[in-house]
Parts: sequence; C-alpha cells; structure tokens
Amino acid sequence: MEEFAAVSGISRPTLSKYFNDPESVRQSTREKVELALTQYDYRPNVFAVNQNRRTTRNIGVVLPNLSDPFFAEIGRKVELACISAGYSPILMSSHGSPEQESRNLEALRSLKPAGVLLAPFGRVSDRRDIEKFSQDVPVVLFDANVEGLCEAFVGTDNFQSVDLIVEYLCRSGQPPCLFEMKSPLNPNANKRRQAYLESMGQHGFEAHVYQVDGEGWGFEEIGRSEGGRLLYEGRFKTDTILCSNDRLAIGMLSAAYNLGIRVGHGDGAALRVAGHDDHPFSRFTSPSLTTIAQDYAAIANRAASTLFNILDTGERLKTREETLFDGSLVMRNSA
Amino acid sequence: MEEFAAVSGISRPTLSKYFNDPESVRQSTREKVELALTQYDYRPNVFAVNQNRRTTRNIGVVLPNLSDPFFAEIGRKVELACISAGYSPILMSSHGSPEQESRNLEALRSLKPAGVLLAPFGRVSDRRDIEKFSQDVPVVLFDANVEGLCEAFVGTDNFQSVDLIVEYLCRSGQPPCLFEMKSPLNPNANKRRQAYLESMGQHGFEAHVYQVDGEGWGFEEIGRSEGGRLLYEGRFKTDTILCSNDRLAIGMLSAAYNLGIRVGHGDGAALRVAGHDDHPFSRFTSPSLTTIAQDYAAIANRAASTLFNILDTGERLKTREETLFDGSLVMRNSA
DNA sequence: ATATTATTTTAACGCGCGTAAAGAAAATCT
DNA sequence: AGATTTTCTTTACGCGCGTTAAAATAATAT
Repeated sequence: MEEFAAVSGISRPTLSKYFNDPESVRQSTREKVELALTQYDYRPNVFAVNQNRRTTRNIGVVLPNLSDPFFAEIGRKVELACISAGYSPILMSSHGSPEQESRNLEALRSLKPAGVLLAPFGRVSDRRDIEKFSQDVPVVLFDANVEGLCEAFVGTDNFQSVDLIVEYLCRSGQPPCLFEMKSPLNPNANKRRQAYLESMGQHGFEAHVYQVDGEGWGFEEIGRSEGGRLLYEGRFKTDTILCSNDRLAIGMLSAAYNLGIRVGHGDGAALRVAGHDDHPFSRFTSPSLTTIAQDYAAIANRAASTLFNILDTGERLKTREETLFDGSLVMRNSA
Repeated sequence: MEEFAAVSGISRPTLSKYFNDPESVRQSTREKVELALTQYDYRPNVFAVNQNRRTTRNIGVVLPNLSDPFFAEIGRKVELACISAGYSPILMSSHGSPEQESRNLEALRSLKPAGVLLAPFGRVSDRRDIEKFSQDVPVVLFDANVEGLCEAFVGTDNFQSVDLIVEYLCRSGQPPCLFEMKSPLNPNANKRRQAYLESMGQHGFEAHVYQVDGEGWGFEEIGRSEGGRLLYEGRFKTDTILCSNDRLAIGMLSAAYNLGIRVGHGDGAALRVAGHDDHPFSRFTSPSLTTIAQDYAAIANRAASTLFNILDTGERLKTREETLFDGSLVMRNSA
C-alpha cells in the first residue's frame, strides 16, 4: 500500500479511507486512485484489513444441509442478497448434524462476521451454543425457529399454508390423512401437525395422523419404505395423504408407483398425495406433486434485510421480530 | 496472547510454536499449555495469524452450482476430506455462471488459500482466468476437465462408464438412442457422446443421437419438454433412451409418465430410459432410474489428497496428472 | 559431574493496514 | 482578497501474531 501510495501520488491514509469507502474522498482524488488502480493492480490484504477493524463485511450463512436442494436454493438467494448489499457471504453447511452446527458457529467466530444468517435445526440445535454466539454476533434465524433466541426469525406461516392445502383437499375429495415422522428434527413439522389437527377440526372432519419411525435425513427413503408399508397394509383411513414435506411425499409417490397404485385426482386414480415446500423436484415426480410453495425469495430477502438493518443502525433490536410469509397452493397432478 | 503467556507461564514465542504445531514443543510444555487452555479459553486471532504466514490452511472449494444435488454431495465429501486433513474449506458456488466462477477465484485470491479444489464449468469457463489463478495457487480440478490447465484432474472415465451401460442396454433389449443437449456446458457430455458412438460401433449397432435445444441449468425441464416432444412425435428409432445425465432422464421419465408411456424393462413396458451419474433422486423416480454411479467418494478423496500432497511437499507437480475412476452400473427399474 | 544437545526465554523487528493528531493545501464562502 | 471549511499529507502508534538471534535453561549423553 505504501508503494501504491508512492506511484499513485496519494497518501496512504487517504488510500485507506478510499478503500474503506470510496465515497468518503473527494471526487477528484477518487478518480486519481481509480486511474492508478487500473495501472498498478493493487488490492488491500484482507487479513490485515480485518485485523484492525472491529467489524468485517463478512456474513456467515449457516444451513443445516446443503444436500437438500431446498436449502441449496434458499442459501443461494441469501448469498445473492448479501453480495448485492456489499457483504461477503460465507456459506457453511452443517451436514445434517447439530454438532456441526455448533462447530460452524465456533469457526465463524474467528472470522469476526458482522452478522450471521442461520437456518437452525430447531429443537435439535444446541440452544446454549446459539444463545452464546448470538450474544456476541447479531444473528437472524430463518426457515426454522428457535423460540426466543437471536434477533429475529423469518419463515413461513405453517398454520396458513397447511390450512390452505387441507381446505383444498377437503373440498376436492376425501379429507387428508397426515403422514409424518415420529420425532421430526424440524420445528416446522410440529407446527404443521398442529395446523393439520386444527384445520381438520374446523372443517368438521376426523383427523388421522400417521407417524413413522426413521432416523436422519433420508426422508425420501423413509417415505418410500414406511409409506409403502402403510399403503400395502391398507392402513390409511382415506384415499388422500398429506405429507409433512415434499421429500416424504416423493418417497410416498415412489412407493405407490412400485405398488401399482395410480396416484392423482383424475378418473382411475386410487390415491391422492400432497406435500409441502415446493421442493425443486416436486414438479418432476410422477405424477407431479401438488404442494405448498414457500416464498423462498421473500424469506431470504427479509432475513437478509433485517440483518442489514441491524448492522447499519449498529444497535440490536429492542424486541425480537417474527415475520411469517404466506405459502401458496401449487396444484399439480398428484392431488 | 501476551496475557495468556503471562498466566500460563509460557513465553509467547513458544506459544506461537505450539499453535502452529503442538507437536513441535516438548511434551511437558504442551501439557502446560493445554492445561492453561482449559482454564483461560484463549484462541489465536485468525486474521493476525494469516497475515504473516505466506500460506494459510484455507482450501477454496469452488463448485459450478450448489442447487444441483450432485455437486452438493461431492462438495460435502470434499469439505469433509479437507477438515479431516486439518484444513479449513471455504465453499463457493458459481451459481451456474462462468463469470461468477472467475469472480469466485478473484475473491479467493484475497483469502490466500493454500490451494483450491475446482469443479469448473469446462469449456464455458474462462481459461485465462483459471490459468492465471492457478499460476499463483495450486489448483486441482475435479468432475470436469479443462485440458492442460492446473495441477491435476480427477474425474470419471466416461468411456468406460458409457460403454458399460451401452453394453448392458444392447444385451438386454434394443440398442439405446442417445439423448442430450445441443450445446452442452459440460465437457463430460461431449466425452459421453464420443463414448456412445464408439461403443455402439463396437457392438455393431447403428447410433442415434438426439440433441435438443435448451439454455441454462434447468435440465429436468428441458428433458421433460424436449424429450416429451420427441416421444410424442415418435422420433426415437429404438425403444431405449440413454440420457446424457440423470437430470435429463428425470425430465424424460416425467414426460413419459404424462404421455401415459409405461417405462421399464418388464412386460407391458414400452420404453426404457437410462441415465448417468446416479443422482441422489434417481432412486426415487417412477420407475427408479437405471444409471451409472460415479465414485463420488473416490473422486473427492483423490482430488483432495492430490492437493494435500502438493501442499505438503511444497512443490508443484512436474507433469499434470489425470486420474479417472470407473463408473459402476446401477440397475434399477427404468431399463 | 562435565560436556553436549534440545528447548525455552528474552528482546526486538516486521507484516499490511487502521487510525488519530496536527499541520498544509485546496475548495468554498463572504 | 481574506476568512472559513473541507480535504489531504505527514507523522506516528497500534493491532495480534510470526519470526529471528542470542542468552538461559533443561534434558541427555559421556
């Protein structure tokens, strides 16, 4: 930087100012710097810069599982939001393990991020680790909530979205059974069950919840094996199955196909299957999957802008914010 | 660190040595440090550490598109390999854009990575940017090759893998047509076409290549719309379609289902469809997809270990290495 | 116990930049 | 033109640690 100051004819402190914020120097000097920049190709050393700054422009983005296209997609939107706001996103996947989530936060700590956008595991997350971390760094949660922690939460209104699809299913055929995992990792699953029970009550139908065993993140496999078993044994009380999420539904469709059960809402169909999330693959299943689309873009943008506001004002939120977006019904061929 | 030196009774330079490599200090001192560490919870500042080191422990991992579960999966394996070797992986997705790929490399430059694992776009990548970057930082390519660039390439032997599935398809029914995109972004697609032509020749069958239009990364959509059109118009010369990759095949299956065409190898099936890559979802399609499994784990590990070797010895490879792993046939129900 | 070797301590410099203070220069105002 | 304000230059210190060289100490060998 000293050398660059010499050749550009600008003093080092002024250059320092320029690199912190080009707008903070007079236009004539700015132009001089930018001219020299094209000729000498100098760039500040990130590590030296961040060493003395109390706040970096790094934003940690922590997702539970990048192998899930849902998170890959929402992660991408969050990254783009960061970039366009002038921050540097650092993407981290917890690879399906809450321990890794805690480790990721620890690793982030040393990168001195200005803030963190976290899609936590939820109930399985280590509350204390998240709480401790969020005391030091502003954190905005999205997708899954951890009650009472961090600055804000942005997600989908499961009560609205589930009611929407339950209403549709009841109106267009037999009322739905709910198919889900026995001990869901995700708090949204619990919300959706409550919403299902509530909604069925409101429409005056009897609720039927089917909970199956299964560990880990192989939702499709669980949906296929356990859903297939229930189908084979004829256990579902109605011909309509609402799956707690699309990945289970994808497995269920696979099982139905293998059993020779025709799925759909047309003539000759023996089963209706619906999901939730509008998973990127749900439009390519056979038949294509009727589901609820979450507003990925809105969630990602709101989470990001909430964090940026906190960073800009430099002060934490007085009260924790919760923002829920509506889901929308995506009618396809499976129900 | 000064303070920690005071309370732990160890001099600062010795502590510095310890944090660089705990094995480099006498066992008795190591124990003293580790004892103090449990009590005072000190950790070196990453930025200050990396400022003076010419080489950090950062490994850049650049993938073309995280929304593709294939890359998400191989990226995960690469990350784990880095972590277990004591490096810090930094994952970056190019979001389907070669320009972003170049930007990612630029961004990485400032993080002074010890090395980079790059799954490039291939022909669409900016050769010069990659070449320039790889002069400064050791880069190992994987999945897609860029001829002659970087230290090494690790991927799948498309000639072996395609021959394997062509041979199987020819043996078990009508010889396959090839279904692919007209201007594939990926060099593997070109290799696969050559391999298909070669293999069909060897088995004494006439080759039929169907190339369709389509832009971007929506392979499933292209497979469905264009594949559906070809099916509807009855253009395929045989009843067996080998898709250039699983994502096209997933679209093709969706199209066949919508057209009421029964896919499979059993009685009553009118069409066989096969893919390539063993995409995470290919086992849940209807019917499940017969395909070629790439040895993700081997590719990821070899790419990583090749890079680590270069870093350990501190010298670039004399000759560029190319390692190709065999694919294996995964027989499911679609062909 | 003495000589030899392996480690650690002390002291000091440097990395590349942020930042603060004081004076100089340029731009703007009266 | 002189007074005032804005911006820049000069000077100097500090961030948290790597690294080196010489001196001191501890461990091992003779």
